[in-house]
Amino acid sequence: MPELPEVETTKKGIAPHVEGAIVSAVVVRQPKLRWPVTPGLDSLLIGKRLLKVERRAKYLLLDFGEGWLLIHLGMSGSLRVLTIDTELKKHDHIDISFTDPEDNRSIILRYHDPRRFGAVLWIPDHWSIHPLLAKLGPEPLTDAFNKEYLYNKMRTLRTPIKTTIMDQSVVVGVGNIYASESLFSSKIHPQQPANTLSVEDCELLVREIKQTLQLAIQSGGSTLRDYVNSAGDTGYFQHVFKVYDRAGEGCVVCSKPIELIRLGQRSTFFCSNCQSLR
DNA sequence: ACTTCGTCCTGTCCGC
DNA sequence: TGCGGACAGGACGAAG
Repeated sequence: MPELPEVETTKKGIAPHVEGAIVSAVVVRQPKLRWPVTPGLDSLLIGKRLLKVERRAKYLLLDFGEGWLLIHLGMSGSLRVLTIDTELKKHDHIDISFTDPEDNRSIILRYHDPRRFGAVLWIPDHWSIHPLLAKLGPEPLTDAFNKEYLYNKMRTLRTPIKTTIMDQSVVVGVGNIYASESLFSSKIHPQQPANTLSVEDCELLVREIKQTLQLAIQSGGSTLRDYVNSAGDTGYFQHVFKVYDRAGEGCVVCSKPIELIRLGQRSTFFCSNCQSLR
């Protein structure tokens, strides 16, 4: 999916267009996503004003005052802002039409998701107590994600560090791409057991996760196949991957071929010279 | 309590 | 050119 940088890029792209606008129509063409799209979404949303677009982990949360619309992009989802009539493409599952009361302009927020691993759900209570969001770890770009937190959290975990930082109850937003990239920058082997990392290791890893995610956000995220931002453009961070999707190619630091292993059924890229197991 | 694994989908790519 | 299988950004929930 879209990992944190792609979701954040989407949030920044849609917010100026939809905040303050009022829902005028909702069309659900394909309700079968990861969970069924909340039935009666049209009557729930029409007439309501969207106050704010928020992000928690990889979830987008559209604040309608009397509830939130939760949107998850799954593996292949994207949201686009359309200001002119645009031909429907395959897998364009949901349209939410808005009218801006200030200038009377209308736009469409269009949800597209070929693999349908995403979710669009109405949450009547505050999202923080929703089962999907209640157990999430800290946001990586806040001070709550720091070396002391990570060290204490991981001291009992024997899972490989790469699997661990992808665990959304440890820290949110880090997916398969940014896990490999952050570990390379930290010179930590992806199979290193989480509970064997020192406080110094944790300090370095925290810094590199923050740095990697920030750089990716500045690059508009990464596009492997499906991801596009709210204007339909691809990201750019894939052009500066140091290890992800580079199996067999030379390490940017030492030229040794990048290795590919599977951890928790996910492809994992690293340099066995720069990232030695301890 | 922790950790691993199967699963939900469609599309693409690779080897035969 | 066609076909089967593996794999792709996630993460829940069952099984071990």
